Amino acid sequence: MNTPQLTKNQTLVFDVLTKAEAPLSAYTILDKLRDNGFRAPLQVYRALEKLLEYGVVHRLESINSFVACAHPNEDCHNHGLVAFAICEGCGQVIEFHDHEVDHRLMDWLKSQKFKAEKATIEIRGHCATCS
Amino acid sequence: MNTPQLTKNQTLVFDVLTKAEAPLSAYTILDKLRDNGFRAPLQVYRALEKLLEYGVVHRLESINSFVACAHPNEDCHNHGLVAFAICEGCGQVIEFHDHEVDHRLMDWLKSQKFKAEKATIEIRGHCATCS
DNA sequence: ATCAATTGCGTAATGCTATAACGTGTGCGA
DNA sequence: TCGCACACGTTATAGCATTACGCAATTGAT
Ligand SMILES: [Zn+2]
Ligand SMILES: [Zn+2]
Ligand SMILES: [Zn+2]
Ligand SMILES: [Zn+2]
Repeated sequence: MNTPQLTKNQTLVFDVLTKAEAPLSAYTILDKLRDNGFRAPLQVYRALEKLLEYGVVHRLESINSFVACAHPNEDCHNHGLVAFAICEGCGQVIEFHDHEVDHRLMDWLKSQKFKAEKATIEIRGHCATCS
Repeated sequence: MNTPQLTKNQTLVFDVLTKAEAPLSAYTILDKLRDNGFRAPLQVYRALEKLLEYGVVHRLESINSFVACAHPNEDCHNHGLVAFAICEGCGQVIEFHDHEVDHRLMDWLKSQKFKAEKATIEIRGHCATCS
């Protein structure tokens, strides 16, 4: 997905996520943007919807939060899975790709004639610092 | 995790999930158990908490739903990851394990000195029938 | 048998996450 | 100019999960 010029709201949300040290929930983003005129959840969710579509933001399903893509310039997202290691101590997220895992999963799905459209790989635990 | 004798509520919730053809949300389970005396979400969530602990039920994070374990007698859960292919057409879920994927992911995490505690692998798409 | 600790249960209230529905304004091509 | 697509603002509502409080049953010493 090519990334067009972001709108005002999309830019605000994206900037908040980019500056954050950990994933943020939609409502946390809302709070951080109240001074910028945000008043309702939908303003955040609409911006997030586009940012997710453009691939510059990821949603972490297991913690209902959002994070800026750590590899915005790589093309891995176009043909590979993305995995996340989420530290429950400090909240930090490591985003990574592994083609071996990809292929292995995809092969298995293919053997079941299952057509994959969206994948979630999230590992929760503790990072080196927080162990 | 060894599975002790289930309590009345746990049994009711487990039976509902076992009979279901697709994952169920907590509130759907609640509705199905109103005739059995269930009145509040907490009755469901408390039962689910235990069932998850015993490993006889899995939570699907990407769809906020719960499903009975498809391989309750295998010991894969003790040392391996579980993955789910979720059909967005019929709702059916295929639960599977792949040690190759396991090891690959675990090796990567180890290289980052990340201590994994819980993993989520969920692929959404369409099953053979619904494609 | 008694007491204390644990566990499960019932109910009400609350909080967090996400979407539906409706209307406005703006830009742009037919 | 008209029609359409799109972003935006606001209110209300839907859906998911937990906190808090109290009671009852169970267990396991003493
Ligand atoms: Zn990314
Ligand atoms: Zn950490
Ligand atoms: Zn299982
Ligand atoms: Zn299907």
